[in-house]
Amino acid sequence: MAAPARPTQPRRSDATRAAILRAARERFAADGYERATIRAIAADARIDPSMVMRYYGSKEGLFAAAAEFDLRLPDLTVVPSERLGETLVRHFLARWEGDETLVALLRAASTNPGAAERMRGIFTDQLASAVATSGTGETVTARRAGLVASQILGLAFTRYIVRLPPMVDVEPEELVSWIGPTLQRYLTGRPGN
Amino acid sequence: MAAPARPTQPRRSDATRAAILRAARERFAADGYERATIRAIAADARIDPSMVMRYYGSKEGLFAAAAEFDLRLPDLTVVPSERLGETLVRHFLARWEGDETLVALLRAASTNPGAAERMRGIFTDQLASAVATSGTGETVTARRAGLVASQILGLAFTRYIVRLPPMVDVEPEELVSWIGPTLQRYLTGRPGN
DNA sequence: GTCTATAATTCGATAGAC
DNA sequence: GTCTATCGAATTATAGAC
Repeated sequence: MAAPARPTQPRRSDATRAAILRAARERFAADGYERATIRAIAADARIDPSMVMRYYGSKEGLFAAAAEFDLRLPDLTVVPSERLGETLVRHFLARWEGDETLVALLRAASTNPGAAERMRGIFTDQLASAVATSGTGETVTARRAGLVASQILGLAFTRYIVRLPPMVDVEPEELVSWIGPTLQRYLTGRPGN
Repeated sequence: MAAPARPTQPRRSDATRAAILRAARERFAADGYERATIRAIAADARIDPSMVMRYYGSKEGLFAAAAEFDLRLPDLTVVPSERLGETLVRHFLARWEGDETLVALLRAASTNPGAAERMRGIFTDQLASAVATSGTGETVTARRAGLVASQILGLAFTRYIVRLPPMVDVEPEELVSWIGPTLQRYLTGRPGN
């Protein structure tokens, strides 16, 4: 009907939407889902709180948009099989320190059912499919991915959420040398030693 | 002054206090600190909300009382050194499944600074002192304890909070056989393989 | 597109009767 | 010791002016 001639022209509101998402990620990461208020997010983004509602419908809708996340796992089939563990730890550390979205999701997942569901999706779909190796059953693959998730999320929880001093102070490469072999065993080893 | 002759006589209010604490642990474990309301806790305990305030002063005070926790770590000096890992995993699993206080603390620690501080205290004081072995420096001991905490808390987070299916469905002894060796290496091994 | 004003809840906390 | 009543503050969400 009244479609504009240039559908790809950036709308003026895009900048506002982006500012809202950036502020939302910060607040959700710092305070969790319940304590992060739309008012505070709007104040950070220098806009009116009602704009948040207009653009994202509800607080849940805002969180869903702000917590969109891709682990960006590398193609593990081209990684030497004996270096899978250290590759994953290094990748996750970089991914975690460079994007606060994952911290926001982690904090919110503790109390918000929707965030927990999204967390399950990410670590079930993205991680499980990335570590799937031909020749092993689904149950075994899922279990290996679950164990990897437990150590990765435990690392993030102690380092970024609870901030246990020894886990905060340690150098990233030191973490790689300790946790890399753990993931390696979860991915390619057997239970027992 | 007017001290009663039998100071050890149980007061009638003790039963009420205990009921409040039990309900509080359930709610904090299920909903986290912010979503658990004093009104809901009082309803579960079949008492008036104002009683909670009277007995515990504030919501923070109630949480502090409800989240009192002891890991009850066994004496690790009598455990054969090569079985430290599996012993710890088995102990933590039993401790976690048998007492929802730890789940309440874990959920609350994600968003409540006081709960996070308590979590740090538990895993710094109780765990670090339990794994302290003579002859190694403080920094190394603290790092080993931190790594153990990261895997234990990651196990709890994925199994009891996020409820990742492969971590929920797996048998406890299967977890012991996978995670036990991890803790063993964190406690007595070296970085690298 | 942006903002003011406010509706409708809900919460923690307090005062005080019995 | 227990309960009723309520305060004051904060929240999400909506209606509508400009």
